[in-house]
Amino acid sequence: MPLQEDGVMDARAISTMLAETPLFEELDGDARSLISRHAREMRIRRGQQIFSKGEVVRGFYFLVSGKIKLAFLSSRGTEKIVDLILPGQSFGESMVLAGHPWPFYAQAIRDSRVLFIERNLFLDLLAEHASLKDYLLRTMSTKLCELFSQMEAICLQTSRERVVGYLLREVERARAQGGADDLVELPDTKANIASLLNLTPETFSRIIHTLEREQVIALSRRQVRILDLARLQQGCGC
Amino acid sequence: MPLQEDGVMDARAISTMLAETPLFEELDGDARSLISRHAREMRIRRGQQIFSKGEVVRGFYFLVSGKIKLAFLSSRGTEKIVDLILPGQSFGESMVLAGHPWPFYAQAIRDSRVLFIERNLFLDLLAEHASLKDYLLRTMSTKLCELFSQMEAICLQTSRERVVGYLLREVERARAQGGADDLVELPDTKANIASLLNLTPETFSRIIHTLEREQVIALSRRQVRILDLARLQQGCGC
DNA sequence: GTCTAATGTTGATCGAGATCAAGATATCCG
DNA sequence: CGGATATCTTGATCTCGATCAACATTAGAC
Repeated sequence: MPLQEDGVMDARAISTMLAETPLFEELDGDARSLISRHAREMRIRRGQQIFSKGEVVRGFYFLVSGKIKLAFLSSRGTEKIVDLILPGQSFGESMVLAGHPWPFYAQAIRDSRVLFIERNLFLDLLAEHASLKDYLLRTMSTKLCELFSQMEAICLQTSRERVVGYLLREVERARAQGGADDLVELPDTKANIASLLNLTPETFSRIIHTLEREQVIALSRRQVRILDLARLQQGCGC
Repeated sequence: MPLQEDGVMDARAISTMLAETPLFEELDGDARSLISRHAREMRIRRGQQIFSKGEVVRGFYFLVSGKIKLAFLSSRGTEKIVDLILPGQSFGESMVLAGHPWPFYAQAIRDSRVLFIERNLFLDLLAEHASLKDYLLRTMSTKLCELFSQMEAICLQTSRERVVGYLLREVERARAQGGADDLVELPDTKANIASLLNLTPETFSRIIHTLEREQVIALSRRQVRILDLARLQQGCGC
């Protein structure tokens, strides 16, 4: 089912969509229809916040369409994006379990539609569906490993190494998903990719243009073509 | 039971110790005795590595006595410590679940004794003890939140803010555990605390001595006395 | 106690990446 | 299409924390 841009979704439509996403396909049809009847559908305008850092976690979210960023702010007003959420992804399950307040805020980068699943509904489902726990254990432990890698990159790599590392991971992901093996499409603005890598837009721009001048990549808008994978891997520093 | 420094532990002694640690107290006596009979006891000399980054995860560890650091190395040979493990703590459970190779290496900072619990034993126990899954979900989600906070600190705070934040958290922890409310004992060398905060030893030293000159704290070896909590909190930047 | 190795401190200098500033492109919308 | 706004690029400069170097203090071994 293509994600609709407009129109009200009925419970059936929601249920069908859920059946296609990893988090919920563990459940049986009854459980999914329970979620779809209780999930609240929300429309979020570009720029609008969904929740603030420090707020009580009342449930978690599933993104139907649009784009969301998870980020924190420094005391000086600068922002660091921790994750970009794309349609079909959910976020906040682990914070429901931890019982801590939100460690970041969430803001819509594009007009978005999300499903909100309440804490208690989720906990009830979890109690009844052991396979859901297994799924969560797997995804959370994977997320933990990813965070360690990010930490390593930010603490020990130079800005160039982080950019190169990012491109290599993206091209690997594209290949795994059956796309072209030398083409990377940046999932958002360059400024936001820069923030993900803990760089300023200026530094990110300089680095990718240096790589272009070195004929390692070719740029066209948000498309990055890998011209010399071997040389890119050398420049990675790993 | 006080942790022994020497002598061989029999299965009973191991079992008793396990009963007192959060991870294992969820289990019944049978399961604990199963672990204690199958866990391998290892002695690690100060400086010796337990596993390397990138190695296959064959199981996880429980520290009986000594001290362990989890860390990664940059291509230039500098090190970043991600966690200090103290007696009674376990590490690596989530990597067993994720199925990824170790994202960091582990090295003994002091002569240490650890229990090694094999992957398959752990997975079997997990399959039979639902409460263990709940415990893991809780600790992993908490760990995830902590990592987000660390990321925030490293990306958005100045070196001074990180040191102050560390001291405030430690004094809070001491208070929660019923210790003095103005005394912090650094859990390891200053160089290693610096690395945890992603600082060089030199920078860490300069900052704590500045705080001392400002009469906010008093230093004596690894003991830090908080002289002016209010002023410390202001200097935190949060 | 003394000798040695590990740990910590302090000063001088350096450099990667941030910040500031100005334009250049691209995108959106009537 | 043209005008407005968002995004991106490029150059000049600055700054925080790293690095290098020398010395001081502490802990451990004998």
